[in-house]
Amino acid sequence: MPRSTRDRPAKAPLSKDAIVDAGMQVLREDGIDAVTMRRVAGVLDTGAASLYVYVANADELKQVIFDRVVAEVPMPNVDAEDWRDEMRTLGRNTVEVLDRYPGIASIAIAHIPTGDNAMRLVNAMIGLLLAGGVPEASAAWAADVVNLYITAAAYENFIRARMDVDQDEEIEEIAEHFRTRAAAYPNVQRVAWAMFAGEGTERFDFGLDLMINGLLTTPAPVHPSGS
Amino acid sequence: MPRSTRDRPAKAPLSKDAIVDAGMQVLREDGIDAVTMRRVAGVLDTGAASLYVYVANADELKQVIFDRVVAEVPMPNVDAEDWRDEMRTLGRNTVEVLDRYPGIASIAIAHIPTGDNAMRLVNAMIGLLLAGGVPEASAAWAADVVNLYITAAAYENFIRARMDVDQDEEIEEIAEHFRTRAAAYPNVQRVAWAMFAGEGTERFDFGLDLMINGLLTTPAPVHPSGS
DNA sequence: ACCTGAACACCGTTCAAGT
DNA sequence: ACCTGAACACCGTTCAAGT
Repeated sequence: MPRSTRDRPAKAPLSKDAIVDAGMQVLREDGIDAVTMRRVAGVLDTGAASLYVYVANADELKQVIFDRVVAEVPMPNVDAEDWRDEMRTLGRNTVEVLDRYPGIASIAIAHIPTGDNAMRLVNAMIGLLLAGGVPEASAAWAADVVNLYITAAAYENFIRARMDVDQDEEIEEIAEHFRTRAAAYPNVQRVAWAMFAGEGTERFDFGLDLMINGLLTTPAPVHPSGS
Repeated sequence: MPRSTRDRPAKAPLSKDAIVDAGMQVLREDGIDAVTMRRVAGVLDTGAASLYVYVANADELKQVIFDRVVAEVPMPNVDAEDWRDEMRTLGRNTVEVLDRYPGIASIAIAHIPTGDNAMRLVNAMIGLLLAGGVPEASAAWAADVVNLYITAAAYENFIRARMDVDQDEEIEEIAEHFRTRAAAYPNVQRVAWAMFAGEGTERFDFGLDLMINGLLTTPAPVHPSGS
């Protein structure tokens, strides 16, 4: 038998799963922007064209990868004693998982997630709201809004982390802009002490609390087909 | 004199302003994804390399364009009788402006806006909150969260609009997925009647109300340097 | 100093040709 | 049916050469 088949593992057969696995690997290593058809194909020792047998296009691949990531978010307990606390935990857990995969949140921003894992999580979130006595219409819309907030927050974490790496350039420019023009933004200046204070999770929790607490005092949206 | 200098207007000299103008034109016509260095340079009858004299890179150009767009948002009246109503108007106005420039919201998601117009708007928003009696720390964080929400909402509008154009494909797939797997998502099914109901502005207002109302009942974040 | 064309190192996607 | 290399039509950015 020829050496080549023994020296390195035989090229595994292509499959959608294998492609997604390769994509996950690239994502973990170099972030979502590195997940290109060519790069993923490279991991599998083939050319980009070969992937199109299993995946419609680059976009579909990324959406499938996103749903794989969502699978790692622990399901909330719909029968929890304190539904608001459980909502906070769910939000925090989701951001935590998204933070492990650099830039993945951008996928959820670019396409409303419809994968099975994402759907099951939304289903659980709505269940939590309904169990808490939130009206159906409010629950539907609130789930939408909260998910928008969660993904936006996770993406902002990514941006901030990337900025910390590029540091010098951008951060110094912003600081400089602030110093020289502070007089033009008196209110910003007045609250500046709080602006960049606190942990990221603290700020995230505050935003989530705004929504959860708001649910208790915001009337359910009226709707033509609602009674 | 040679004809060529009379037949078509003489090539205007390059300048940062001219480049941004050209970028705005492309943005209006074909959306932010069409705003590439090559395309913008094409409008100005030159090559992409020429732009680098006035602009550091493609990213900077897009951020400047974003700030141009923000200039169109009407400034809120900080002395308004009802600050909550003024907040709602500000939010709605911002989304309205962003909606006029396809995909521009993605820029604000990818980089926290620091342009002069964006800063003046944030300054006004914080002023509105402070005038309403919101504590400094809450105002600082709430402005952050609300802006995150505004840009995310505007970007989702863009996504939805683009989906309506591509229609057939994606929308039918999602509907099919819903039909066949509805049993797996009972809560989603239960509130589905509300999910896609209502105007986009109605949903947006609801989310904004959640935050505004939440501000009245959410304690100001405690902070080490705060008293 | 400003402008340029050509080149480099990438993209996604298609397609004819192979197995 | 599956896989492939080459090609097409794009990107952003750099750089030597011109004015």
